[in-house]
Amino acid sequence: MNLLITEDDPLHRAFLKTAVENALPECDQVFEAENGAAAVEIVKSETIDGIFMDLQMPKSNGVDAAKEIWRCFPEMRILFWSNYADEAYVRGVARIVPSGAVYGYLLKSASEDRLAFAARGIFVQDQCIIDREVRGVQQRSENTLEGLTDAEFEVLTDISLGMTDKAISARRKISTRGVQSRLKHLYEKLGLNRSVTHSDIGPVFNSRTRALTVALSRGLLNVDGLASYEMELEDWLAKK
Amino acid sequence: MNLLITEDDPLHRAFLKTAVENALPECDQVFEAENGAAAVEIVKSETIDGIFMDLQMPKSNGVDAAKEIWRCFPEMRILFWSNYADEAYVRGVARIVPSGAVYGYLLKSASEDRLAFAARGIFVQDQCIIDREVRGVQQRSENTLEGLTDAEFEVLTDISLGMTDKAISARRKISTRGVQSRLKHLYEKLGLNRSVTHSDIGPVFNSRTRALTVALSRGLLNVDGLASYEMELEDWLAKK
DNA sequence: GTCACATCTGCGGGTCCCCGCAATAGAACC
DNA sequence: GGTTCTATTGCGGGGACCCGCAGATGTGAC
Repeated sequence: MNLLITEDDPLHRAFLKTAVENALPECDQVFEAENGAAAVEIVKSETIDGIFMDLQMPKSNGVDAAKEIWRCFPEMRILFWSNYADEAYVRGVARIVPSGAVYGYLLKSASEDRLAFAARGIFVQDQCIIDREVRGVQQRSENTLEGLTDAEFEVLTDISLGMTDKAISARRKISTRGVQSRLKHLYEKLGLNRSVTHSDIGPVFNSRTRALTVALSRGLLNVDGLASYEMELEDWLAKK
Repeated sequence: MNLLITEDDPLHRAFLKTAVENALPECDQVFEAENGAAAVEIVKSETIDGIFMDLQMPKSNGVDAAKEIWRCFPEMRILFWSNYADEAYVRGVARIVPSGAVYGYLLKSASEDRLAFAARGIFVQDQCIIDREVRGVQQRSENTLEGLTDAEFEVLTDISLGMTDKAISARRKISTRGVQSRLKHLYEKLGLNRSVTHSDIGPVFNSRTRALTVALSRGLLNVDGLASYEMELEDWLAKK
């Protein structure tokens, strides 16, 4: 069995390598990549059976790399390995995992035991292993009450790029009034009207920008994700 | 000599500890803290001569902890130790370092040699050691042409919190027109009018939110910083 | 079928934001 | 004092955004 470790931090990479060698003695060879692009190359040139994938990496984050890898090898087993259980990452991963693929999501704070267990589960027994904490975020985001619907999340990413209502309506093929309607629901779910938004000088917050602040601090969005969304937007602008 | 290592990641903490023991044999004791609040406590209860301070930590980031420590011990020597040379961090540190204090700023990508050199420079010879890359960011931000003035940066933090023009004008004690004037300069420096902002359906971007996207992706702002700014804003709202 | 529920749409008006223009105030320098 | 440069202010207008209301459309349950 050949595994690939994709992780930019050399310290974590070394730790992961020895941990893997201990947990999976049946593993023949461990490849290493320090960013997403390098990982894609290795997967294409070598025969790889499973991947450890860091999500936070400078340039070419883990989600984009995994997307490209799954596009070529839909049954590749990938264990995501992240500092945070940010909803942006969880959603990002959930959006690209092919149906039937085996994958896992583990936090870096997990003990070495948990890491070994998850690795065996995924790479040997073909089982999906999702960290409990991550699972919590996943369920919360599926819950329509406090979670965002896909439409609301979509409009959130659009305003996070700085798009105008009119541009969003063109991109998503709904009326501008429809955009505003989605925004209104988004603002409600983010609790923009619940917090102290008024003082003696009138409203303190601008909903549109305040929504971004709240979404960022709650981990609904993150800066890595913005770069990906930006690229999608450029594609759309180009063919428009 | 007693040193304190403040770093949330156990792997990095252990690495730093052995590196310090090698580089500074005259060091008697090495304390460890895994977040900013714990660091402040240790500094107050033990006699500490110098601190390694990680900037990215979940809850209570390094800048706030250093601020509190320097408030009590203005001559404390602190070596900041960060993943990124984000302008937000560089500015954040520069804003709180007391005049005459000895400090350093090193990137985590630095080699162990550089780390040892910086540690000896700061804790033994009382010299400020700033990573070349960080120094570059510092100078760029001091350059009025491509860097932001303090006024522009201030208004950027305010809109990043989602404040309205009127609220900003009350907080900063200038007219709303003054706020808009600062914003206009900010937009120019961020290059919002240079990029492709128009298409056949009219303007694609809303300046206010687009400014946030650009500032975040350039590292002028970061999410850790938002939390600090938010607290300052709450203080102001409370006493208003 | 129809009832309930969610989503999208058009209209209208109130507010906020962006900005050009011109005048003013202050700082730095000769 | 005079000059120049930068930051701020007031005015005014055009556009973008937020939202309540009412009507249309679509979907799933019974």
